[in-house]
Amino acid sequence: MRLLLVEDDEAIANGVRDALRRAGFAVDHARDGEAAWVMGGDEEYDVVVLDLGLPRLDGMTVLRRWRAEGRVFPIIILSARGAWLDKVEGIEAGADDYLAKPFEPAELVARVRALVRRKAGHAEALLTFGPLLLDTRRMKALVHGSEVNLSPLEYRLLHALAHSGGRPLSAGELSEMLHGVDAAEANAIEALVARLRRKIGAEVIETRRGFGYCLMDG
Amino acid sequence: MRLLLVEDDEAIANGVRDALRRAGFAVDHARDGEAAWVMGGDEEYDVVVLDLGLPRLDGMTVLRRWRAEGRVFPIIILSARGAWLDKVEGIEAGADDYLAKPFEPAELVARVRALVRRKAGHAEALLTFGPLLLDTRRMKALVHGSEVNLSPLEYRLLHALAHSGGRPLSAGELSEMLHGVDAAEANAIEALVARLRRKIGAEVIETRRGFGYCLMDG
DNA sequence: CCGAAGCTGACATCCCGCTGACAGCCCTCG
DNA sequence: CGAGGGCTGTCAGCGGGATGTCAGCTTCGG
Repeated sequence: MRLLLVEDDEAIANGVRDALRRAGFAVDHARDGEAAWVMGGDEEYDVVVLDLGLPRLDGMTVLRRWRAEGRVFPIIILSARGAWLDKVEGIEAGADDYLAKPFEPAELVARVRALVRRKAGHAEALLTFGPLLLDTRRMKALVHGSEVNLSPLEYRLLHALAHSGGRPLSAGELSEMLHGVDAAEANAIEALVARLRRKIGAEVIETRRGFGYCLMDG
Repeated sequence: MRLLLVEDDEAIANGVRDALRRAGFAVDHARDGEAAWVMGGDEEYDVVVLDLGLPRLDGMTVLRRWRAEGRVFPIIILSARGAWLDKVEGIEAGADDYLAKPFEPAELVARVRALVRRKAGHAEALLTFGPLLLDTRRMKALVHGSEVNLSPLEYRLLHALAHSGGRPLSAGELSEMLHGVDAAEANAIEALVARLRRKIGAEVIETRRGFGYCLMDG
């Protein structure tokens, strides 16, 4: 799950980044508005956390430009200005949420998770696919009610499939999501899927030959 | 746009309801938890605004029950309790947003709008042609409601025909679309169509002798 | 009734995806 | 610092589904 954090205050940025990383997000960090603008134009992030008071290019401007360009990723505004008028303005400009400083990192994490849930079209932090239950808050998986020990990559693979909304994800796409930008990692994904199937049961991960992988219904 | 407001305090309810109606929502009003529970079970609301301190059935309980039942409408919590821990708890329980009292109705309206926007991004991509239903997100086809397993080429062929706007596509065109630039693959397309017809029913793909193929109306 | 376009079943091939084994890497622990 | 173990990428081989090809048949239009 890729997330862009736009924040110039290093102290706040470090705290937030750590909290988000612990929550399982791959966090990119932009320190000014122009960097944010470029990064948001290149990558397709799952969520953007956007400070308003930025050097070089104001946060609201970045927000409006993104929306004018048709970028649809969820955006949470962080701001020192907590008056209701500021909040209304931010949200009407296209933000999905508005959090006034100072705030507790845990609340930000909760709100980010709510947006990810909503973006994927479901409402709960617990997702079930047949015998598999994915607890996205604790980052754990249960099969038939008993906990399964997953490696980081295995968990992220399940997480990616669980949030794809039923769309099959190809090995290439998955490789790109789990590793860096460029894929091309031999058959690493197939091997990963095989190991995962041994742990959680073969039928949970469906192979759609020629399309990719997806999780079983239920 | 239908909205359910759950709030027992008449003064707050009136203010909020007026603001939401002015914003164009059709507002239903529940004054206690049990009424809310019933109404949310019957109707499919676009957004629910849920107070936590309710007579007869606690707001958090209603929220959890809805989510346990699989109701996915966006929920905004209203609460007098504004501590970050309360907010985290509410959101993790399945709410999409949390607004502490006192609040400005305009802010609530803005947040409701943000949720509606986000929900609107989930337009379903379903195309129907007679008994055939093409689910472009899952890349699956249903015939008379039962799932059909399509090979990649078969799916792409249907997809191409579905997007041709009723214009028949010749074997040559189809071959060019499915394979590379130059077509000329013997009668591969005819064979493909034959296999496809066996799976989804012959009448779905019409042959327009001399012109090509197209999907039946529907 | 004829010819061409299209259909179909059989078959061969090819490539995708599965698997088990192995190796390098990193972290932990003695 | 070295040993051990878990995690993950790589390789080679295999099985089977996907798809092109062909030959013969059917259908349509004139």
